[in-house]
Amino acid sequence: MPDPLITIFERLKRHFGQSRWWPAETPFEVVVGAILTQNTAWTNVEMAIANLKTADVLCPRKLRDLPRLRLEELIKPSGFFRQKATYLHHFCDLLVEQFDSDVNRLCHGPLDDVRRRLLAIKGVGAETADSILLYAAQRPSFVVDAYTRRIFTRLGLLQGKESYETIRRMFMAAVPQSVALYNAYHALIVQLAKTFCRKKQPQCSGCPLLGGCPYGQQADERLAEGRPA
DNA sequence: GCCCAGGTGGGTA
DNA sequence: TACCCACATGGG
Repeated sequence: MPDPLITIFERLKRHFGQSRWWPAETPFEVVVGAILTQNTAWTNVEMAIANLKTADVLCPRKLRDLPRLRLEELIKPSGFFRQKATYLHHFCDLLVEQFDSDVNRLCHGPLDDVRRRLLAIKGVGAETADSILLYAAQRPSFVVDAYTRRIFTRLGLLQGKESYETIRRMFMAAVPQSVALYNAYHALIVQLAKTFCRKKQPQCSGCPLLGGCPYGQQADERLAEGRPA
């Protein structure tokens, strides 16, 4: 009997197709995106990143040397811009001074050690650290986000109050440790969430997990009775 | 006008 | 450890 987390992954893959992803051109851009997207819609992050590219400052040294107010101005669309400007400046300082501006150098070494190193950076919490590890450094660290928590709570596989670390351990215990698998799984979760599992979108007809999800079952019943889902 | 969006850090009990 | 709160913009 396969683990339900594997079954769900297979169903998502069958429905959406294989997906590997993070919308960024360089490891450093992944880092910037990971910080800017904290509690923020990705569309807002895109505007901020476009501003940084237009200003030609999307590299560690240039970003570090950018005046504080100028950086705030450029990333304003992504929200929490004062806080995020602090985080970005702090990260760039560290990267330039201690790791030769190289994200891969920062992420070199035993996974748990590197993860602790990232978590010690102000502005880098668990999800940001795992996003950097997986999508920038190609290290097998599972990313848990709000989507993951919501979907798997609705499926009844989470109670909803588990800690980030508990959920991450659950996935890493069930899914073979592989960058490709973790990348694809998180990408599929995001795809599913954006399509069928928004916060105020409980009736998810057409969802590939219909049947496993209580909201999906409600939709199923409505459809069976000839009512709109 | 209101709700929501791929969190994090600091404070308090 | 477990809550609370501030942080801010843009789109539906």
